[in-house]
Amino acid sequence: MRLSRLFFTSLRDDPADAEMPSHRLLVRAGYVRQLGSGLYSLLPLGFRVTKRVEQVIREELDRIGGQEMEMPVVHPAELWRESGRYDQIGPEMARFKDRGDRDMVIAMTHEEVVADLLRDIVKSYRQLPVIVYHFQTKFRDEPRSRGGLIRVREFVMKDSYSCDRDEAGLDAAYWAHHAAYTRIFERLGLQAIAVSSDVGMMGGSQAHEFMVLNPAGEDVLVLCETGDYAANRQVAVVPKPGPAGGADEAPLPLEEVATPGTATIADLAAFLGIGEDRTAKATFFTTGDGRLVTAIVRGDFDVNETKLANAVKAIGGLRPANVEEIKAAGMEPGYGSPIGAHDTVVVVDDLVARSPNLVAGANREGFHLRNVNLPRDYTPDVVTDITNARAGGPCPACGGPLILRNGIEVGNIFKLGTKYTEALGAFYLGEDGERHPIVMGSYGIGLGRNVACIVEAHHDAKGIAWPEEVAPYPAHLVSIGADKEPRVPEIAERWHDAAAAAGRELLWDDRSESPGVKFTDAELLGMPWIVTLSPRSLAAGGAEVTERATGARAVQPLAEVEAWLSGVGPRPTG
RNA sequence: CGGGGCGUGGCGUAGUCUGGCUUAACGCACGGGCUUUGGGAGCCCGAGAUCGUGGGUUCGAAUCCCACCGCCCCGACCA
Repeated sequence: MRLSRLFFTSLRDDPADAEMPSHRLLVRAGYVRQLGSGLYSLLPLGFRVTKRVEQVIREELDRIGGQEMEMPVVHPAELWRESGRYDQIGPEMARFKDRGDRDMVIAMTHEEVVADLLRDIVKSYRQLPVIVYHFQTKFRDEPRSRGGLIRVREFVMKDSYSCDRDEAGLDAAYWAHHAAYTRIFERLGLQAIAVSSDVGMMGGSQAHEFMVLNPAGEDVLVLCETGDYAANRQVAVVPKPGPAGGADEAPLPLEEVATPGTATIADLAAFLGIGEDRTAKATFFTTGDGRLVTAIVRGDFDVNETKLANAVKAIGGLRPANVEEIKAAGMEPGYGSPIGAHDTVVVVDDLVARSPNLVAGANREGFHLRNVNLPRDYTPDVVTDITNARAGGPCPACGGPLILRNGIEVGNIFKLGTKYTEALGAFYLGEDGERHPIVMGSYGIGLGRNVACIVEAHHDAKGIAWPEEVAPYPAHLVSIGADKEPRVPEIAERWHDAAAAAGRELLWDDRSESPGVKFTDAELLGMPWIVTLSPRSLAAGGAEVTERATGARAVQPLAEVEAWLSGVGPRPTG
C-alpha cells in the first residue's frame, strides 16, 4: 500500500476531546474517526487491525470446534417477547416499526436467535453438542459512552454460543472457551486475567470476565498478590473479621443517646469515641419495581450494590433512595435504622447479624441507639454478605492481602443454562426418549474495545507499537532521497510489489515529504518494523531495519531484506 | 437522568467576561511556485468559517438574553 494513496490523514495535534491514550492515538494516526457519541468509523488502517484481531479469534474458536455463521442485526420483537426480554430491557435496546407496522428491535445480543435456530434445527441428542459463532454488529443505546472505542453504542462483537445436552457438556464448552480466550488474548498482546463475575438476573450458574488492568477501567477487580484469587468486586467473597467486641459479648439493653451533627459514620464514631467497627450503617435504595431496600453493614464496610440487588432479586436494579422515600418508611436519613421502620425490605450483612451491641440510628435526627442486637431489636428479611471487598483485606483463598485494581472487560464467558431454550421451546429428544431443553452458554469479545486495549498496552510517547499479530501491515517502508539516488525508488517499488504479490502487503511511504515527517508518521502509525531505504543506508550496505517497540535498529543487506519482505526469507538479524 | 465543561475553516486554538478597534485572528494541515531532503524545513502566493441551530435585545452580536441541538468528563446505568 502506498501511503500517498491511503485513505487517511495523520494529525499533528491531539484531538481535544480524546482523553485516553488509545483514543488519542487511534484518531491522530488516522485509524478511526468519530461520527457521533459512541459511533465510530473504522478507516482503512483501523479496519485492517480489526480484521486481524477477528482472524485471531476465528482461528482459536475454530480450534475448539466453533462454526462460523451470521445472524441478522434486526430482529422481530416477537422473538424478544418470547424470552421476556422485550419488556425487561429498558431504553438501551433500540426499537422501531417496520413498514408493516410490526415491532422490530436492533440486536443487543443474539441468544434469542440462536435459541430460535436450535428449536428449528436440533431434534436429537445426536446433533449436539455444537458451538456456533459470528462477528456481528450490536447496538446498545448506552446512557453514556466513553473512552473512545472502550465503550461505544454500536460495535462488532464476536459472540459464540455453546449448545449442549446437559450441564457436563456445558461445563466442557465453557472451559474450552476459557482456554481459547486465554490463547486469544495472549496472541493479541493483552495481559488479560480471568475473574469470577456476576451472573446477575440471567439465571446463569457461572461466569468469568477477562480483564485487562487499566486505570480507566469501569470495573474494580479484587486480586490477591499471590495470584490465587481474582474476582470482580461485584461478586468478590469477603472473609469477615469477628465482631469487634468478641462474639460472646453479652447483649446490653437498648439505650438512646444524643449524637448531634453525626450523620456520617466517621463523625458518629469520633463523637462517641468508639471504632467504626462498633457501628451499623444503614443505606437506602429503591428497586426498579419500587421497593425500598434498607441495607445494613458494619460501619467500617461499604455496601456492594450488586450483591444487594441479587439479595433482593431487584427487578431493574437499584438506585439510591431519596429522602422522601426513606422518611415515608419511618426512617431518618443520617440517623436511620430498621428499628421501628415499615414498608421496607431489610437486608443485613452477616457480620452485623452476629455482632452484639452495635450503635445504630434512632430514626430521630441527632440521636442514635447503643447496644442494638439482632434479632432482638429488629427482624431482617435477608441476612447475607452484602459488603465490598477492601484493599488489604484477607484473600479468601490464602488470607494474604488483597489489592484492588480497575480493569476493562475484554471478553466474557457465561453459563446460560436453559433459560432461553426453555422460554423459546428449544428441546431435543434424548437417548432416553425424553424431551430435554438444550443447555446454552454464551461468550463475547468486543472487537473495537480489544483494539483500543491493545493500543493502551502497546504505545509510547511517539505513537502506537502494534504487536506483529495484529499490525495492519507487517512493515512500514520509508524511502528517503528518491530524487538523489534513483536506486531508492526502484528498490522500494520492487519490494512493495513483491510483498504484495506474496500476500503480505507493505505500507510504503512514497510521499515526497521530508524525512522527519516520514519518521514521525511511521512511529505514530506503529507498524512493528520500520524499514528505511535511503542513499545513506545504501552506502552503509543495505536498508535500515528498526523494531518499533524497542527502537533497536541495524543496517541489513538488501537481498536479505527483500527476501524477508517478500515472504521467502527470515527477518534478517545479522 | 443529575453535576461540570465545551461548541469559532479539516485539526488545535485566540477573541466572548467588558458588544463597535474584525473585512472574524493565529498555528498546523491543504493548493500553486521556488529553494530544501536522515528527524514534524524556508520564503512567496492562494483557497477554505452561514462563529452549533433558532429566536430575542441593540443603531450594531462570535460576544448579552431565551430555547433547542451536539460533543466531552464525573456520577447514575450497563441484558
